[in-house]
Amino acid sequence: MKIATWNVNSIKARLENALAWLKAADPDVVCLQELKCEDDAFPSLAFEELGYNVVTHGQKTYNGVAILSKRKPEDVRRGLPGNDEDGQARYIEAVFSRKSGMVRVASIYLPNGNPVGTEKFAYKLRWMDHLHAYAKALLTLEEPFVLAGDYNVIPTPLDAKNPDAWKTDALFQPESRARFGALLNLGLTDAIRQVHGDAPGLYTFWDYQAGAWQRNNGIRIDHALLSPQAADLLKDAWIEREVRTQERPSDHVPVVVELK
DNA sequence: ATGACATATGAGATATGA
Repeated sequence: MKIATWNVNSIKARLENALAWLKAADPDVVCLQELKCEDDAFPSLAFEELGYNVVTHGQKTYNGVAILSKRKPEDVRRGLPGNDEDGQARYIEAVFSRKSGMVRVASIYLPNGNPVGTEKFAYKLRWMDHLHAYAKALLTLEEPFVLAGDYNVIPTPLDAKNPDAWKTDALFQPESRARFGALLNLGLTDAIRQVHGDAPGLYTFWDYQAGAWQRNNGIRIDHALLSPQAADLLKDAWIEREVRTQERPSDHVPVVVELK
């Protein structure tokens, strides 16, 4: 079972890219972020024609998350549980039943948080605290789950080509990194690091500006975190780097985890 | 370089991203 996460930076602008990648990669579940459209405007039909079910949690202009899946989504939750006052569409979750058992999948678009020292950064940290509390609650169920999405966190210097350039950025602040680390300390597994160890050069985002892609000036900010029961099912995890060579690409590429 | 690109909104310039 292949579960992917991809920040598409507008689903309408990226529709052809997304359809092409789905046909080539054939994932079972796809967590999308930054739809930048309301639910009614999401191009569901195009994905349904490829055999996917579609659930969305969108809003006008900004944010927005979705889950595409070959299996029927069950128990769909929109909005991060316990964070009900959040007016921004950044979380959707669904459960999938398989012969070998269920798996819960969440599509997460964590706040960027820039500039540091503003309410935006405080909002990011609060959002991460809510996510921590919810992950802790989910863990008590002792079920396989995958929290996949754009975390907007560079976990370690190994996850950036030029870590010094991100020193003042919200994505690389000690407070952001500590909260990401706290998720791992709960017992969650970073699927890419589990499979690839401390390998350098594993990036999921390259800025559109200043030839970042051509210079491979990337960062790893899109992550799939697995519960212990999901980690036991982990077969492989990889980054779909070549998607960045598409015409009019997203600035992010998909991350895929394959479970038994 | 409070920039470079890209996108949405809406019809020019601004907000947001990372």
